[in-house]
Amino acid sequence: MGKLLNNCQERGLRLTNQRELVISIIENSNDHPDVDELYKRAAEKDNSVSIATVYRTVKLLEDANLIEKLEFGDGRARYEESGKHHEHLIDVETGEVIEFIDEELEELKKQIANKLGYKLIDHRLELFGKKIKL
Amino acid sequence: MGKLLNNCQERGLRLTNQRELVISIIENSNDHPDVDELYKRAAEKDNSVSIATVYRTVKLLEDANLIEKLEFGDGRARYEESGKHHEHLIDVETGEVIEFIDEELEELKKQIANKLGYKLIDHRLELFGKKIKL
DNA sequence: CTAAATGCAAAACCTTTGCCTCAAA
DNA sequence: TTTGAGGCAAAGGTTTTGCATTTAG
Repeated sequence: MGKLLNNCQERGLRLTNQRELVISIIENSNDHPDVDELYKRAAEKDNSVSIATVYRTVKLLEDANLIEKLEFGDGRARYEESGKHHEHLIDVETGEVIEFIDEELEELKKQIANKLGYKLIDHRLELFGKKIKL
Repeated sequence: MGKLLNNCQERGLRLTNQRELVISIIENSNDHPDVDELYKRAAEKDNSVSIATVYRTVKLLEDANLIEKLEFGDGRARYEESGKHHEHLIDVETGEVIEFIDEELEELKKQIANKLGYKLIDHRLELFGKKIKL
């Protein structure tokens, strides 16, 4: 069973068909679907799912810190599982999202927060770039 | 005259009272007002300004790369003058926004983009932290 | 059974836009 | 005078919510 579903059980949340479905879609998505996209993918498998439930489910998971809200500047919230521990570079020409992880960057962010007298709780970073032609 | 106003003239845009007012508010704000806040501050000085004009003005300035849109995750766009060249750390307990600049970080972001085969065009970074009690 | 979750549609937000009027150049 | 800009209100898009109904536990 996936981590998300597991955690929902532990928290005493009801495992409804709709929740299981939405959660499994999030767990099995490698891209960064917005709510409407999650809804479409869910509705394909079970057309009784409503978009309100998708919104309620992502809010639930977000409040539980199980998923993270991403904002790529297009006015729609996107989601991905927490703890994936990677950052995003967005190709400004194609919209493609490249994931990366850089330990030096992770360390530097903590250091900066500390230097300012803060403990780093969370962060959000997006790079926007243009592909270098070879 | 401020840089923003100056640049509008150069671009042949009309310097209406409303534009001048909105621009002066942006130039003289040290925080990160959202559109509604800009509108309120403008309306205080001239109650004929409409929120549509504020939206049109920020879009104008944003398209001209004179101001930058910030998203702190609350669903409202915030703006600040471009070229201020600083990042934001948000105090998760008070909502206070601390600005900082770290050259090592700036350099690292460029390096990371390059390593991935991209030229860094833009970026967005927010740190969220809790104040360390002494 | 009972409280929690869902579906539906309405409402709430933020933002954009059409249209007519006004004013900068 | 001419064309860009503004005001107003309606429309658009995303997200939230009230309420009656269903369902997991």
